[in-house]
Amino acid sequence: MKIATWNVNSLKVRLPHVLDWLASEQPDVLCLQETKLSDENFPADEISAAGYEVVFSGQKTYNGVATISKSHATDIVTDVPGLDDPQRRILGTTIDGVRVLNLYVVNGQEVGSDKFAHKLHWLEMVTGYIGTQLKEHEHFIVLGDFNIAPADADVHDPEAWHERILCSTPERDALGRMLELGLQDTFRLFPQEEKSFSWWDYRAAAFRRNMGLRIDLILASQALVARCSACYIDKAPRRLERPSDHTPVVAEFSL
DNA sequence: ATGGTGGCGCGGCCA
Repeated sequence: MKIATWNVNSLKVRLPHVLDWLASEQPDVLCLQETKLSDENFPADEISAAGYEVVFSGQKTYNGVATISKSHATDIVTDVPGLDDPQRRILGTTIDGVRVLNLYVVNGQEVGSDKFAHKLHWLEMVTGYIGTQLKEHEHFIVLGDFNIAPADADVHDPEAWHERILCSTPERDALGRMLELGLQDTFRLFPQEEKSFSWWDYRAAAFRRNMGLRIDLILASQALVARCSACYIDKAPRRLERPSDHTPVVAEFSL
């Protein structure tokens, strides 16, 4: 199984990139974040025409997640039990026997802000849900835009980003508690180039200067870690005209 | 410290 995550920052704008990427890379599963589309405007026909199924949970203007797959997705979940959240940020599916949780984690804006407190609460609630799901599903993947760089190795300039949003200790600790449930960051199962990132700010020519962060992650349960054969970042879509500020992260499992 | 860019949608908000 080849599975990927990509924050597209508007699926309306990025649909051509997504269709091209599906055609060239042929993933079994592609999880999107920041579709920024209400469900009635979702381009389901175009994705079907590409030979894929798709489920989605969207809203106008902000947020929105979608899971594209070659096989049929079942047991769709769009909300965390006990978390009343109008923002469409989570999509659970089961595909080819794998439970797939597609996340668009709250950004948090600034350390210490109300949005930051909301981010930590949201992560705590999602982590609780993952704990129960892990007990039910041996083959479990949590992937998406985590809006957290796990360690300084995932930051182009750790000093400049020290205790800033996306890199702060409370955020990293929250991710740590999720991992402690029995998940691993598949990217770090393999040797990787130094300064490997998945997001670069649109401003200040950040991509050209490789001033990025690795905030898009694919976490896998132990049974899947044992079957994980690769995890890599595909920078090609970030080089296209009018790109997303994120680029796809891909993991492969022998299943 | 600010601003730099992009998407949405038409003034700001969000990232």
